[in-house]
Amino acid sequence: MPKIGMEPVRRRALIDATISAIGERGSLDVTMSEIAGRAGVSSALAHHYFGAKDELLFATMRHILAELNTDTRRAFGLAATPRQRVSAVVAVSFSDEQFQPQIIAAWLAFYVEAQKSMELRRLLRIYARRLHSNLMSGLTGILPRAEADRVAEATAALIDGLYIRRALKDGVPDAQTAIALVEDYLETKLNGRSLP
Amino acid sequence: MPKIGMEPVRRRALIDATISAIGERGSLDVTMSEIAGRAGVSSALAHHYFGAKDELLFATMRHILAELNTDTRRAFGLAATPRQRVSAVVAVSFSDEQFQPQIIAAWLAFYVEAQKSMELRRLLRIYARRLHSNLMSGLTGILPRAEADRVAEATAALIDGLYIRRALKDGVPDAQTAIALVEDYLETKLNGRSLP
DNA sequence: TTTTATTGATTGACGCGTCAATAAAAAATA
DNA sequence: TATTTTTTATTGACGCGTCAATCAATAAAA
Repeated sequence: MPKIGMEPVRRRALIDATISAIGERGSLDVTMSEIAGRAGVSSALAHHYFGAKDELLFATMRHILAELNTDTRRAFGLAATPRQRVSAVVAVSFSDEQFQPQIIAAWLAFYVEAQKSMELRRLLRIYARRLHSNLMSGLTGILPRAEADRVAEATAALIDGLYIRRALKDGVPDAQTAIALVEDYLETKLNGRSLP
Repeated sequence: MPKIGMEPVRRRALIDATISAIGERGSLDVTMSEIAGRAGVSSALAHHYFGAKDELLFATMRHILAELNTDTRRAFGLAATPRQRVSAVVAVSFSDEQFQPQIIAAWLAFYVEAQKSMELRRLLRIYARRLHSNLMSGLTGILPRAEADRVAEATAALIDGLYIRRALKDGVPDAQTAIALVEDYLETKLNGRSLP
């Protein structure tokens, strides 16, 4: 009983299914049937809309990146000072929407897949550059450019590192602790003094 | 023309081949034939010595961990002060032996695989705990325990994050810069003052 | 009647793991 | 010492399962 205008609905459902499948298996080694099943359709339909598995995975990563960007823009809207812009980036990275097992597993898996796929690598480079420039947009108002650059680099590495360690379910347990760690680093660098 | 006592030689060759294969493909999606071919033997022989692919991969990760540990012990031998112990951990992490594309790719790939395999996860937890305790062995001589713990956590995350970013071949280009970043963080935390 | 939505069945490739077979070294036996 | 037997090293061929991708067929909306 085909209903008209299903394409966007199915696309979205398949992307969501891909994220949850990756989250559960912990890698991109998920079959098209598995994904399609979760989305409530046949694997043939997934191929119909996305052509090949690569493209579905690519669309999924792009979707995750887009959501991260949307959240960041929104948070920037509420940030009045440069310092708050920096904190906004950190807060979004560890927000409930972003810092959940599914998304973390996806990030990790896509990092690996990026070694093979040039297109995915390009996508992740965009993320890296965007993260850097988002941090810089606040930091340049506080530090000289050269040092702002170094702090941005370290902060980005710190965020990525905390994501990985979370994937291992070892070390950093919750988002609060992660935010505290990064903020502590930033406070130290920006005020020259650490927390008690 | 079978020669006697080949087992240790083949095992080592297969592990080395696994590392280089993973390094080239950038993931654990390497076939047994590919690995065996690089080691100059048939895939059947790889199965003969390791039983299954899982076990070969497991042995490979264990080998990488063991080498890291050896290097760290050696570096500790040359460290006179607590501060030097901390720097030794950092230096080894970014040494020529450890911070090379092959090894970095392997780390990343194994992190992903650890989501599926409980045994691999256990192995990586051992690494995480060992890294933490290695850092603590120096930090506890400088900072109060609670703060030492936080600094160790952040340093570990920083190291892991710099590894990932190196895998992307974006951001941090060389080991020197990576070491400088981590040392700068440590200096700031330990002296309450950042580099000029 | 053309377009859109959908699927079951099928194909073709690929890769892990097994097995029987071969050959040389080592050990045991005569 | 000469021989037979056992152990170790090694591989080619193959079966079996899995999975991505295709295709022909069905059915409802336009």
